[in-house]
Amino acid sequence: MKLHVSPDIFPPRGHEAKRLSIVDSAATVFCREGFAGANIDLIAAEAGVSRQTIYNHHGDKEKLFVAVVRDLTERCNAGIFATIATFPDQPGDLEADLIGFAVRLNQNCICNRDGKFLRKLIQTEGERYPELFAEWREQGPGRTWPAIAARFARLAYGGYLTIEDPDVAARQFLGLVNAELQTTFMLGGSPREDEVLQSATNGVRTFLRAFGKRRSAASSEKQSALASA
Amino acid sequence: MKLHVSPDIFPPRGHEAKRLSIVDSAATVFCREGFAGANIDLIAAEAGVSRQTIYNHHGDKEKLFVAVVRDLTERCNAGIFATIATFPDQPGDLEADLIGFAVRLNQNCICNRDGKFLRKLIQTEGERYPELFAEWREQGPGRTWPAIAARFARLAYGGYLTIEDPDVAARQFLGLVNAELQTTFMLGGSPREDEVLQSATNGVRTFLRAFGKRRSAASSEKQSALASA
DNA sequence: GACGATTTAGACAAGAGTGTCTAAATTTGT
DNA sequence: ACAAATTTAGACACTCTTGTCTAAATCGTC
Repeated sequence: MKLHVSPDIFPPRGHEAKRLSIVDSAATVFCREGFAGANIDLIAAEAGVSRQTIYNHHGDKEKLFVAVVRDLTERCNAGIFATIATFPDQPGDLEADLIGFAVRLNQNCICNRDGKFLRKLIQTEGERYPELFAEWREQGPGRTWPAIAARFARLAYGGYLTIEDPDVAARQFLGLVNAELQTTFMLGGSPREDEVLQSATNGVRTFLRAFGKRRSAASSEKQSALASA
Repeated sequence: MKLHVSPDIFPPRGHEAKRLSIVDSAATVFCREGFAGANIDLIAAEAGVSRQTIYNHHGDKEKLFVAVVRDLTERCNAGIFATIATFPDQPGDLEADLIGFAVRLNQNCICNRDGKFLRKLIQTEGERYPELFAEWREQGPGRTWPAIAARFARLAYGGYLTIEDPDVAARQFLGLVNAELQTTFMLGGSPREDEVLQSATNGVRTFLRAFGKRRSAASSEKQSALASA
């Protein structure tokens, strides 16, 4: 009776390492091949474990899939909240700061491995697991959107922006900032760094044209001259 | 030797009807189950034909899949160009007209059966058939985006909008107008009519805040007077 | 009504994948 | 080094699916 080990992990270390390795490889294969097309033997090979070990850890293919999605959701959420924490609450250069935020959000949350995988799994298998993806929706969009909207509300309150509905503004911000990346996302590809920057720059400029405080007629001319450069 | 029949359809009518029915059902099943998960027997049952008939028409599963994507691409393109033709070139009420256009685009091209199916197939199987989806990209986005951009360019030339880059503006227009529908799209759902209208309305308003002519400026009145001449 | 072509149902072989089982090998903690 | 637990390789039964084949039924046309 060894009661001194941590309660939820009975075997010590290599065990967890394998569990992680399995979930990681499974994510890769499920994304590449789809649930039906994914092959347990292939996952095992990619993880460097035997097939039996997968069954020992996860029971069956469906449970493994659920574990993968839960894992990705958790990691993606963590990444998004970490990035939201870098939102420019007191911007020096509003345009530059918002572009920086948009680029970080894209690079660290949307275009990275976890983001790409989670997005694809939601798109491909979302309808097959309604409860699972309802859970994702609550934990993910349900919590991140309000968080982002609150930051924009704060910018508006601080006099940096003119916004009626912060929730709408937040969604439109993301829509604008990713406007040029849609086709790439569709095909599951990763945009190059310069494409991300370009899309973010164009998106933020339009966003500020719509919601930015215009100081005077002269400065808005300045702004558009800058934009066309 | 009956040379009087049309050259590409050897058996007369019921034949083509079955071919269509097969492709339609295949689209449904491929979308619901993915390529690997799709079952020829199920497609046959859904199409109301025997399995052998599918093999007679399309050879094998992969060729059937290609036929489905080609068919969807063609129909979607037709729909998009038909909708682009309704773009408000000489708007009376610019905001209302752009909202109408956005709603039509969504209802007739993006949220309808073909649009939903094509989007899902691209997302799920795009990486597996690079040539096929390269073809889609050329025929689809490669032709529709410039067409939409050209319409915005025309509005700008006519003095209705202030746009630097019509291509960017076109992509941002779509991004804004669909900003509130992203989560629904992700999960493969269809937004309700009022959600489409709401998203379009919010999107167009922001779009016009960024790109619309502000009436107070004297030069813009001049420009639109010039345009109407 | 008869003819030719198409469609159908069902059986079939071949292959692939899941999940189980077992005994041997390996790892881990002490 | 020992003992317990875990991992492994391989075989296995079972199911499902694809694609082919055949003979009978049906359809469309003249």
